[in-house]
This record gives sequence, structure tokens and C-alpha cells, in this order.
Amino acid sequence: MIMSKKEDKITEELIKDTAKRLFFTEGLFNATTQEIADAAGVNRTLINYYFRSRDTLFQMVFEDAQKQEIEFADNVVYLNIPFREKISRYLDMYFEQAKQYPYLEIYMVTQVNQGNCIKDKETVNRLLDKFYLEIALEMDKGNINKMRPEQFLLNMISLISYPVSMRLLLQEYMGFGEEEFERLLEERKDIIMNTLFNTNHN
Amino acid sequence: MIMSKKEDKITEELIKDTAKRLFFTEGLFNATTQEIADAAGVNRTLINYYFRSRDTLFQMVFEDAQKQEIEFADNVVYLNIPFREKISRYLDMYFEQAKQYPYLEIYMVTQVNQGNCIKDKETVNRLLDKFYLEIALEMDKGNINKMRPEQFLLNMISLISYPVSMRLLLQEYMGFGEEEFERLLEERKDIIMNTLFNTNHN
DNA sequence: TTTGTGTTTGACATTTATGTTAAACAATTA
DNA sequence: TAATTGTTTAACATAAATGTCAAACACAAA
Repeated sequence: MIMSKKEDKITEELIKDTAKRLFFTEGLFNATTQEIADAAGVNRTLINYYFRSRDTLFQMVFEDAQKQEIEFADNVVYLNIPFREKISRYLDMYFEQAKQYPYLEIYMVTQVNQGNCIKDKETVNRLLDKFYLEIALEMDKGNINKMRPEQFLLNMISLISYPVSMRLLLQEYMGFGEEEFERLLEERKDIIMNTLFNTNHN
Repeated sequence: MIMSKKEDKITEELIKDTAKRLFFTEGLFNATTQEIADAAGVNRTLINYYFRSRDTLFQMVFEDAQKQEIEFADNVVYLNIPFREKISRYLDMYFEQAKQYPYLEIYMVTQVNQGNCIKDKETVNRLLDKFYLEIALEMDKGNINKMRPEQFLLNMISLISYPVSMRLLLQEYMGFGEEEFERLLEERKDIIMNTLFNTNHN
């Protein structure tokens, strides 16, 4: 008698996707199992059935997000296009994903602050090394100012991510509405490119 | 019979300061009343005695932090020194406070994401207006590249705050230890100044 | 000392969230 | 149809956190 393993995965995926939506889109970092179940339209105990515990679910979501972020960077760094193009492409992709998951990075950092850590460090290291090398080359060519490649990377992520991650706080302080801030963000792509590639001629 | 209002304030302040330490220094954003009480070395119910509820305590800490941040900016913006000096001073102060309260901004943004909002918008607006004006003047003088002043502000805060706020996440991804990252941060002051004041001569 | 005031404590009640279990259910196959 | 497997549900048990209350305490003033 051959068993028919019901390869549903539907409910399981539904729960995980809903959790992601609550965390990354809505910013409900402390969502309860009940809230997640309700949002997914399933019985709460199904979370236990599929994920054993709330914590496991959170863990899996965290790891998924990590994979996604790495894959994301990977897709750009290994493209065979000029450096400046890569950055430009990355900006496009980042702002695109930010529309779906504005709270992703803030979530990740709060998780790391609570003791979670990165899994696939190998891949990250390879990525970074390649990227640092490219940055160094651009510096030699005089396309960007000389500094430690790590600093260029920090500049880049900072300029891109901060306004997205801190959006609500910034909106509050700067007194902007949704649309107004959206326009500001759209303008930012050019601003960031200019800031990053603005070589020092002193 | 004149009552002797025991102007202690000691316990109350102790509790609030401990909460701040747990939130802003340790990053325990979801600290329970028990944890806070233990850390302060007082009985848990004293939190209710002095603050009525956990939520009120959190609220007061949030408002305190806001005031502090505004005061912080105020102290720089109204100084009678050249623009570039101000930014430099702000950087110094920011990195200094970041040593004590590295998680402050992340805490603030998670609070705002959960529905809290800024109180003293008047003061913030006055501050921003003055700052925007100064930025515009510097642009006219050719000291910084032309853009919306808001964008310059975003650039500035992003470059300063992001690496501090996201520190642990960045350390993890970049494979840096505490000391290593500390050195990177110390280097950053110059990097940021150069990036902000690097006018475009194309 | 006694009284009064504010502070601190422990015991209790309440609430909320998580996790377990057994029964019900659905669908497939022998 | 009956049996098997995987899925879903409701009821229950447990755990953890918050908040209340009355009693105990400390100390200054009458």
C-alpha cells in the first residue's frame, strides 16, 4: 500500500506568507499566533501543526528573508555590466522591493538584536569580496573617491536603506504625508547616484 | 499640619532610567515589567505605583527620548558657527551619544511603527525650517551640491545613523567584531564630511 | 508615643498567549 | 465500503505577564 503524501503545502505556505506580510509589510513584529492565524484565515493551532511552535515559524521566516536578501544582492553583483550600472540596478530593485516589504530590514535588525544570526556566511563573504574588489577598481579609475571599500558599501546601504526603514519616523518628524514622502523617495535614486559617484576634485 | 511631600523621585527616576538602559543600551524592546524591576532592583509593583501601567512607563520613556533628540538637534542648529562646523559638531555629538544609547533610534522607529507619534511638532518644524534655510544658503555658496534641502538632510542622517542603528546586523553580514566595527565607525566621521561636502564639478 | 503620609511588599485575581490532545473531517485507495 | 492517511477543529491545560489591594513599613511631625 503506497501512501499518498498529500503534498498540499498550501496551508503551510499560506501561514508563512501571511506572517511575512504582517512582519515586513505591516510592521507587526510582535504578532501573536492568533493574529497570524486570523490574518491567514486559518485555525490558530494549525501553526503548531505545521511549525511546531511560534518560535519555529518566526525562525523560518527570518531565514527565508535572509536567503532572499542574499539572493537579491547576488543577482546584481554577478551581473556582467559596468559598476555604475550595477549600483543603479540595485537601487531600482531595492526601491521596488521596498514597496512590498518596507519593514523587512528593520525586522531583520530587531531579530539580530534579539540574538538571531546569519546562516550562510560563506555566500555573503564571497559576495562582499567580489564587491570590494570592484569598488577598489573603480577607485583606481577615479570614478569614486578613495576610501576603504567597506566605507563605500556603508555609504551606499545607508543612503538607500535608511529613509525606507525609518520612513514613518522620518515622515512624522519632517511632517510629510504618504504621497509627499513617496515623491521624495523617487527623487532619491538620482541623489544617491550623484552622492556616491561624486569624485573629489579638491 | 504641613505635609511632608517626600520629594523622593529617586525610585521613579531609577525605574525610568533602568527602562531606558534596557531599551536604548541593551536593545530589549520587549522587556517585561519584571525584567525592568529586577534590573532596577525594585519590586515589580512599584512600576504600577509610579506609572500606573507598563504602557504609561513606555509612553513616558518614548516622550523623554523625543525631547532629548529634539533638544540635541536644537543645541547644534542654533549655534552661531559656520554650517560645516555645525555638521561636524553634530557628528561628534551623535557618535558620542551612540556609545551610550546605540538602540535609541531603532527603538523610536519601532514605537512609531506601532502607532506612537511625535509630540512637539512646533519645535521640530522651526528647527527644520532654519536648517533647510542654511542648507539652501550653502548650496548657493557652492559648498554643497544643489538638491532639495530635505534630500541633503536625508543624506546626512542616513550616513550617520544607519551604521549605528543597524550595527549588529551589519557586523553579522560584514563579519566584523566589536572592535573592528568600532574602528570603522571612528573612521566614518571624515568619510561622511567628505561625502556631504563633495561638490560636483562635472 | 501616636498619628499621618508616602512607600514598599506579598498575595491574589485577571488576562492573554502558547501548546497539547483527542476527536472530527476529507479524500484516497485497497 | 472500510481502512488509511493527512488535515482541521474545539476543548483543555499551562504558562507568563499585568494589575489590584490590603497590609506592612519607614519616617517625620504633632
